[in-house]
Amino acid sequence: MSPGTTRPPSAIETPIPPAPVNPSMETGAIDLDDLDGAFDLQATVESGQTYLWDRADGGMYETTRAHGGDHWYETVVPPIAGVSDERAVVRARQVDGRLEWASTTDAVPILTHLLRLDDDLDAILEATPDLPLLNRAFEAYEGMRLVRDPPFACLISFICSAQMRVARIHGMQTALAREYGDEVTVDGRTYHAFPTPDQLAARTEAELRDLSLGYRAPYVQRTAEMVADGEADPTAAADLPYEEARDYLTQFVGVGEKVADCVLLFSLGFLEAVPLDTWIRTSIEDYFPDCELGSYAETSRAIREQFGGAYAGYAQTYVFYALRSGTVSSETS
DNA sequence: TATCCAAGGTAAGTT
DNA sequence: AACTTACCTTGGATA
Repeated sequence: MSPGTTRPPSAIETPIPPAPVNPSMETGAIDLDDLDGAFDLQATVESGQTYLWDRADGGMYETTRAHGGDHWYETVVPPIAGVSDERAVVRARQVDGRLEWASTTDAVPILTHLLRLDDDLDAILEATPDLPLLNRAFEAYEGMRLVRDPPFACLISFICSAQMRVARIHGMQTALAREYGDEVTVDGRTYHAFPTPDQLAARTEAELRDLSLGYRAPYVQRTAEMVADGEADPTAAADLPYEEARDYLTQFVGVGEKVADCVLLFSLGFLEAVPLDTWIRTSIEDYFPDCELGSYAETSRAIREQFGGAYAGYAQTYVFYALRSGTVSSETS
């Protein structure tokens, strides 16, 4: 790997147990009728919230109005406290009202966690304000849920997201996993886990630039180093009140308020977080001009209130996806 | 074929 | 504290 650059053991990451000697997939299915509210796997995974899944046919993000497809998606999942105690390869597809899966372990708790199948989406819709923009966005992608990405991978993903298209953000995460993540071979197929903080911290800025990360390269390296050294821990933000948690995350290099909100919403379960990206800022101009209050914090508070408070992040994500894919117009007309 | 432009922003420097 | 500006790279649009 990289002689002379071994690092002290991370104070944060627990060692990942070795994979079973002869791993093989077990299979199962989740009856989606049992969920509270609808579910759409393709919309959930291809809506620009997560960049950690791959579509088996390689056609990720090809269509702008991607929803309702029956493609196989796959990802390598790190151990999740209280959910799964070893690394797992998980494949899933949605067909005939069922979520079929194949995995190196029981995938039900993992999929439930990652795809927020435990959310009561009907109740969330009920709690969302009755506004034309929100109604159209929720109708266009019925069943889209937020995700719970693994925190470190989510943090790196959204550092990479600055001034990037979704397909390229995904490509960057794929490249990081391919080049620096552990190989996991299951049933003759090789998958790549997302790199650990140690693995990324050991790279140089130049190496990361060679992966086309551009000016994000030093951000990724230095943030990985901060996590690996125990200087800060993204999961620690989960215990703080929302705005303090956002401030906490901005101490990472390359993380401003917008990226911090993305990590809070798409990984740490702060469903009230509303990342103020270019699309949402456009919708604020067109629909909620009174919410434009100058500072990020003030504008955020105002739009969060318009979007219904506790579940405002759900509304944000539907609006983001709908605007980006051209399903609804940003103009009021 | 060459040039231009914008993509889920952030950090650093000025006023 | 609010306001500029530079920053890597690349796919797609325009000339």
